[in-house]
Amino acid sequence: MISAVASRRHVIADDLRAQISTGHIKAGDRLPSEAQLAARYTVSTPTLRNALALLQAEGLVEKVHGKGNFVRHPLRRITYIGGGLTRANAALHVTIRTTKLRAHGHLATLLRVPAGSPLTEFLCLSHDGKSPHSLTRVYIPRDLASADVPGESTGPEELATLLAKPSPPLAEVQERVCARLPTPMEATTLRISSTLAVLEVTRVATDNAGHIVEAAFLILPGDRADAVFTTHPTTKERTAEG
Amino acid sequence: MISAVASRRHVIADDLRAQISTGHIKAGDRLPSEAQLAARYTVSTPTLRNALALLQAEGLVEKVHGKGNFVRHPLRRITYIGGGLTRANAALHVTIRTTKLRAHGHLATLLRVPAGSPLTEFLCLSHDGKSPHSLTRVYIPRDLASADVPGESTGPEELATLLAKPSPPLAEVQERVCARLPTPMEATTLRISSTLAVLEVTRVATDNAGHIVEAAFLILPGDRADAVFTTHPTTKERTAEG
DNA sequence: GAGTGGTCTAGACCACGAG
DNA sequence: TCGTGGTCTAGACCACTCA
Repeated sequence: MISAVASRRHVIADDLRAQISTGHIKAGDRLPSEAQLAARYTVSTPTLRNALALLQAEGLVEKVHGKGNFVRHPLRRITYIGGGLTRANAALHVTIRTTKLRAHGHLATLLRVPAGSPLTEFLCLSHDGKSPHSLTRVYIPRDLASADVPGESTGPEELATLLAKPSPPLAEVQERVCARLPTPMEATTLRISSTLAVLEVTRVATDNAGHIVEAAFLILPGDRADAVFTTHPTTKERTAEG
Repeated sequence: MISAVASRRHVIADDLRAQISTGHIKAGDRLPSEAQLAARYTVSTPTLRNALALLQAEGLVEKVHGKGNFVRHPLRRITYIGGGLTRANAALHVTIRTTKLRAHGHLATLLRVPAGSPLTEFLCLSHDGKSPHSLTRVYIPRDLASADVPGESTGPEELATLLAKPSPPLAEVQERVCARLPTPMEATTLRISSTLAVLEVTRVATDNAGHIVEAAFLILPGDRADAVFTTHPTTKERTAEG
């Protein structure tokens, strides 16, 4: 079969993975330096780094330049529930940065507004404890959100109230989801390996008048989040977790 | 900025990417050998291979052991539309392998049947032209599909008709989607790099009697497929929540 | 057998973080 | 400054494909 030959990096990765899962190496611990590990496994440094790269892609190990390789705390797996607008997840702490800008190119077509229209951008970074969890950019036309757009530093409550009152009720929420590797900016912001797949959700919400109420881009690291979409949750109201 | 330093592999990858997009290297072409490319860019072989790895992760280049690196034909981007059952995509050619098996562990809990229950597995590999496009495994309880479960080699039409008549109408379709890297088996089956992110859709369909009609696992390579989920405008009992 | 990619080695030098 | 990871080199040897 194909997997008959287990290359050295896989053997090393399997060994380290086993040590982590059995608790011989605990979450938050620093691994021995790459030179030490290379000596222990009697491999060269590039080979050992390849082994660590496998664990990074699984989200099991986080490399910090100049400090070492660390076993990641197993993050709660958060389930994004599709079908609505941005909602706060009680398990996460969210920091929001608000920016005023003007629509351009791709964003303008997505929002169906002319280029140059005033927009408000909410850049939301949610944290699970100390480590970043997911990244969301929300764009809403400024003329819809009218005058009550807040200033520079905004708490999540204000965004929640802002988004909780769509003038006309929502008619449609379309969510397009795709899997890809993170951009370098996303990788550093979320402190993930550039080889860890992320889920990108592009959400466009339309009101009954046919206007785009918001466009949102969610980046959910594949090791700690997934998304659920359900048809007709007629009786059961959406609850926090699945 | 962060991207101020462009490592050599990125420079090389950018150059090759430009040559591909401008048509200097056409789809289906074989790139020069890695040794030749390394000489042209005056880098060592591992560095050049790192550059090619970037293009692989984007799905732009396919490596074939013993033959060379090939520019992939740009595959049609297929959009999976959520909310229904398995449906044939007219643009793709689908080959199906049918297997009878019995529920075990994870699959049994997902289908809410006791372990050992008879199931039918449909392993569907869809092709876009010559190259594989996506992979689907569908599991249906054999007592629901009763006697009309077909034999070994089944055409897509039979599967379509089989799945088109759910005895009771569907009550709910839940689709859980996550991003990850492919398993080695998936990578070889779909002929993708093991560093190209895939979208995994786990779909569970329930009928009005509360029985699981089918469970399906879709593997959609991130470079050629995404998924769309839309709230039905008809049922707008959903109130926006904060 | 010739040519290709797959893996690995044993170093080198640079960039970052903390004392 | 020192130890860390980040990047790269210039080979070596093996596995696969095709003539």
